[in-house]
Amino acid sequence: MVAEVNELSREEIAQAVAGYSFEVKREEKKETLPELSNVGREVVMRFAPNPSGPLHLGHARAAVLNDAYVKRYGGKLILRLEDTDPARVYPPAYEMIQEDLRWLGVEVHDVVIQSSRLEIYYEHARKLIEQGHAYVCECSAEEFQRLKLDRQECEHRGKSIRENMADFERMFTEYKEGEAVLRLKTGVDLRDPAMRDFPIMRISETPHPRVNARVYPLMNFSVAVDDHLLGITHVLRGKDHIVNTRKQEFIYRFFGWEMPEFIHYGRLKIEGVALSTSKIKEGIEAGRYTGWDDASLGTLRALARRGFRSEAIRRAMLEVGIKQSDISFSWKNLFAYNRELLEPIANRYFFVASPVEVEIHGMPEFSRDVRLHPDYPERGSRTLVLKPERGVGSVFIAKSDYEKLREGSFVRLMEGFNIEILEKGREKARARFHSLELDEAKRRRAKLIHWVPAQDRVAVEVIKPEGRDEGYGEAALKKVKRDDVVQFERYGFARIDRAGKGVVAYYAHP
RNA sequence: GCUCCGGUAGUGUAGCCCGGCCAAUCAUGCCGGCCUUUCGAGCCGGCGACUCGGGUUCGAAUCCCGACCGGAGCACCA
Repeated sequence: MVAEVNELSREEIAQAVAGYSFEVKREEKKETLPELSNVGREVVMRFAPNPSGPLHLGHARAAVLNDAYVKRYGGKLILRLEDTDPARVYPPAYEMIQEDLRWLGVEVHDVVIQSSRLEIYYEHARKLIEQGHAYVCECSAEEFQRLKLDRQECEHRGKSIRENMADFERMFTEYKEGEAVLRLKTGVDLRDPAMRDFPIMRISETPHPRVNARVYPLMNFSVAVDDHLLGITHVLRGKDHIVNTRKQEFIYRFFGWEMPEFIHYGRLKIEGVALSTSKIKEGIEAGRYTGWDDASLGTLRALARRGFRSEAIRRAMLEVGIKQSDISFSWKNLFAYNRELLEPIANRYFFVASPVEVEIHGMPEFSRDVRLHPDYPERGSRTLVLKPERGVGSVFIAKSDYEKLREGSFVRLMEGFNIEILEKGREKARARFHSLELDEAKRRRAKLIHWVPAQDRVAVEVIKPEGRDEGYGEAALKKVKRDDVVQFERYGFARIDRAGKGVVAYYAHP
């Protein structure tokens, strides 16, 4: 039976199988994420980035995990853009973030922008003042910190509700930036100094790109108000927010609201790429990066440009999960997931980095069709041609291969023929044609190296995260299109960024 | 310093809540074999971990205590 099936060609198998339907193994199927607790009602979750730049790998975790849970429970995901610090708003980010989410396959049901909700925060702040839970404080940050660490109340704490109401209105008109904040009256003798009378509203005179305002809620306030008003049932976020969750608990208590479920995941250490949006922005302005999709960045658009599929990133993030312990993100694992997706679609080509010429004497006419993909003959083939002049043919090989050659070395040019090195110079080698048969190469355990005929080649530049490789590609590369993902044999996967006479490819991984 | 978390193979992860079925799962990685005109894929096999020390218990990766290590927070950022 097995032998019988093995006799069949790929197409025959495809035909035989076409009649059956298979349950597609989706990522959620072997998902290891734990169940959420308290999922009686509809699950509503949110992804709440700061619009300071496009999304990066760190964001992907929160986005994918929220999305996965919402999909599992048939709930709703709200994208909330937290732009209450005008100094940190990068206007194009509002759109970029949504593009990135679409690319990631994250389904957003609703978009909320905090700067459009300032009135709501003001109203809630007034309520807190009326209830005696908040006061306007004129201490400088340093002054207050000193008192706080000393468990001392400041002189403003004892003001009447009427005074506080009046002073709050003065925040909109009279006080300058830094002169007053609204503080929540949590207590100055709380065990954790971070909890003591923390501020919930402040003044910023930095112009906001979307609204004309000067009083803004601080994160803990707007987050609590929004999470409640938007009906968020489960909050998934990094453990750097654990303290914020406890701060927000005060707000829920003062309003008599029910807390959502909070889940805090640990830090994800990602090596080798720049992630901080502010640093990236600086770098772009300084010309150190070509843009938000510079190959050395960890932004989603940079990964996309290099040929990463969003499914691979999703899988990596689901694998990482929501544990509270810190973890090191492994590029190798991501590479493996991505390779699995790319391998069947990437056609094979030869590309020699830092080319060195090898002159082959006694070379007969050579031409051979080679499959674009070894497993899919139906995709067609490319042709490797070497036309010798007076018995001398010329090819390029990669410098890394060239360095391993010695005089007398016997190597096989892949998909081609066997040669023997006669003379190895600094910039060029002389070799002689030996034979055509692969068996001969196998018998001698010859190294197989890729190559490009000198007479028919295309200039290729490969942009890598850590630099660039320049070299030649085989002539068939003239026909690749932008966005094709190819496999340069013995080199790695890359996405074609510019097609045509001069190919530019962005390197993904081996 | 104060407050609060966490520690399963190189990496990630399951198991821990409700102790025995765990001489610990899966993936990735690495090594070897088969196959293959490379790399990769595929198939087969292998390597590799419960941070340490006490305690509870017939029995502990799982519960308790301590140590060690790692992390977060102590902003008028999010």
